[in-house]
Amino acid sequence: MLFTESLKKNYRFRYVYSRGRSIANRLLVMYHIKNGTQSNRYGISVSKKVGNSVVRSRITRLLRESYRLSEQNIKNGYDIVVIARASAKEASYREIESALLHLLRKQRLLKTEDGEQAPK
RNA sequence: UGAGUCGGACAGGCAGUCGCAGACCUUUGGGUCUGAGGAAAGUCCGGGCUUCGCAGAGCAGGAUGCCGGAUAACGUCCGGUGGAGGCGACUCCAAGGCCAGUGCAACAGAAAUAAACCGCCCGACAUUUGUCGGGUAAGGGUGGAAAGGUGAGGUAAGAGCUCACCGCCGUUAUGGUAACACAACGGGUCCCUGUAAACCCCAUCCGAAGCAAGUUCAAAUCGGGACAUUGGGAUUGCUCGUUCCGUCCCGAGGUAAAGAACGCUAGAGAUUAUCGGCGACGAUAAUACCAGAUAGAUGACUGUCCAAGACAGAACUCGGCUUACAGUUCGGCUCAUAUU
RNA sequence: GGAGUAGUACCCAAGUGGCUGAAGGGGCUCCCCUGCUAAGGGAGUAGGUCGUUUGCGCGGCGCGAGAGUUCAAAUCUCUCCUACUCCG
Repeated sequence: MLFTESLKKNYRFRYVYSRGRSIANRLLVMYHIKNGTQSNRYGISVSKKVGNSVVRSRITRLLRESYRLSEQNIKNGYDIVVIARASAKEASYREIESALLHLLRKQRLLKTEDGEQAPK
């Protein structure tokens, strides 16, 4: 991914959970917080309650793909953690993508089309 | 043709665009190749590998359990024996020993390893019914289980009391590596229920822990106090033996440790062929190198074909077992029916 | 990834082969006490499902699920499922 690295350490996850803002819809829960850098860090969490390892890795891939394809439109400088809920088990790629974009839009993390331009 | 049984194979394919991991090449733009499973799962067994106090002893503990073989090893597999089921092909069986010892067997039942409740028969008394004494274990009843079964003789009634056959036990002969099979002879004190997934006995095997094992990489030092020849050492229990280390607390200093690399994938391996073996399997030769991540790589979209895609994701590794699974397909064999 | 522990009624749980109608406590229902409640005291119900019965009741199954050993299993053996704990 061009502007983003993945969020890896458990203590970073816990920091985002405790200090960040959260929002949820039917499929996903999202936490985000400013990280003080120029790039984003993106973390995915899928609990064992969602399904077996095939289901979990499939959801992980769908979330990563959705983020990758809309990365140019996301504001920089944030740590973002996305948690899959149990209802994401049967969701298709379209549903996952629209759910992710919906949450990003509600938190005003998307760049507006008319105003500021994406820094290259 | 129908029904069945056993064994094997496959596990969506193709094209385009965008993307992921590793290796190699690179003109640093990128390019080429490779990239999950039959169960990768459960972690139920057994090996390799690593470390430790293994590679010392004893006890305890655990596992396996018809016989022979295969194997690195196994609780697995193959071939046989015995038993159970099926017309059959075939399938299933923790299948050593309660004739070594000990324990347990509730309730019911007269009695549970030792007998006589109802019966049956004989005798005495009484004689309508019955009472007492003795014999008996065929019948009834209880129970999971009541001192072998069927038939005949025998008897007061009965009884292995006697006989025939079957079963059981013992000895011997024959076949087989063996489990065992089969035959002959003898045995009626044929002396004895079940349970060993009860303790136990017998035979064989087992050191323990696990890649979060472990190895390497920086500065790795100083001060104070306390305890002391006893104490400690991840590694199922106890005793002995052997071996190593002083231990604990507080403070300073310092770090990359909320690390990095190795272990980490070339192997008791895979494919093909030939040979040996009934088979599990073994031997030889040739061919190619075929995932290796470290928050964890295989996905998304579009088109198209069909049988419309199940269960499901490597985490050191290998051999098994068990469990889950849409379907498609191939082959062997059995039975029934029809035709020849 | 690896190692281990547990599962019994709504909850906490005892029970380690046989008279268990599954002990006991909490809870729940009713009564007493009080002007009313809480606390306290007493009694009762125990939960599910199937069959039968107008009903009371009786019988079968049921101790996470399924097989097996045994005359007999919550208990012994095996295979699964679920929950929880530990590791550097």
